[in-house]
Amino acid sequence: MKIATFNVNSINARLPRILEWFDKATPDVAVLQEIKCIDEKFPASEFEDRGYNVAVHGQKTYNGVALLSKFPIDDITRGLPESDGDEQSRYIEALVMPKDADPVRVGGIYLPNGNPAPGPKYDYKLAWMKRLKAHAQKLLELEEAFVLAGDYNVIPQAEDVHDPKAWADDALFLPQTRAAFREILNLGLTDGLRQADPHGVRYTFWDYQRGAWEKDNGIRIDHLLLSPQAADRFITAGVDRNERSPSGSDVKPSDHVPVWVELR
DNA sequence: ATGGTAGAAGGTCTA
Repeated sequence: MKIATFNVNSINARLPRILEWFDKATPDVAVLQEIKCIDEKFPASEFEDRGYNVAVHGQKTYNGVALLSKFPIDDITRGLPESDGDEQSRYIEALVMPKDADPVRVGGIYLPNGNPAPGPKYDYKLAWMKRLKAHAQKLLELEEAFVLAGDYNVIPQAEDVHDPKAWADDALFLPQTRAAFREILNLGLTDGLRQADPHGVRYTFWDYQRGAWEKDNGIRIDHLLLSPQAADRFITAGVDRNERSPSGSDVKPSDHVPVWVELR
């Protein structure tokens, strides 16, 4: 089964080319970030027409996440259970039940950007990461296959950024951010893309500004983290880099591209 | 040091 994550930077501004990608890539499960709309404005029927079950955790103007699955879903959770008071829509989770394989729990993550750092936004980011770690710990105790996929807003290593020096003071690359990410990873999770391509340059985001795409000034911040039971079922992973280029759909691309993993 | 781009909302913030 193919599980994808895609920060779409507004679902409605980009719907034709997002649907084009769905028709081409045909993920079994997809988590979307920055849908930038309330639940009622999410174009659910477009996805239902394509055979997806739809779960949305929307928000006006900012953030907003969704989970789409060709297989039945259950146990839908909106927001991290560990962060009751959080008003920002940044997490959605569901148990995905394929017909011919064991279930996989999928969490869709839109981790706070955290800039400028230091400051209250950075504190919020670190607190959010702490809650995500606690949640991952809880899920690990269940000893089941799960994938935590999304826009982590974390550049894990120097090889994941075109110019590490230029990003040294950025909330996405600060040592404290990377340490918090490692803490989650070191609970025993597997970075899906790194598993497929241990040392490759695999950017997933290019800024709209300064011709970042044309110069390939990218960063790798969209990740799929696999539980041990999911890692056992790992086949391959990839980045749909072509989605960053203009396409026939006449609509501008997101600044992120889809990243996906295939499990048995 | 600044402003460069994009989106939603709406006369500004977030990324």
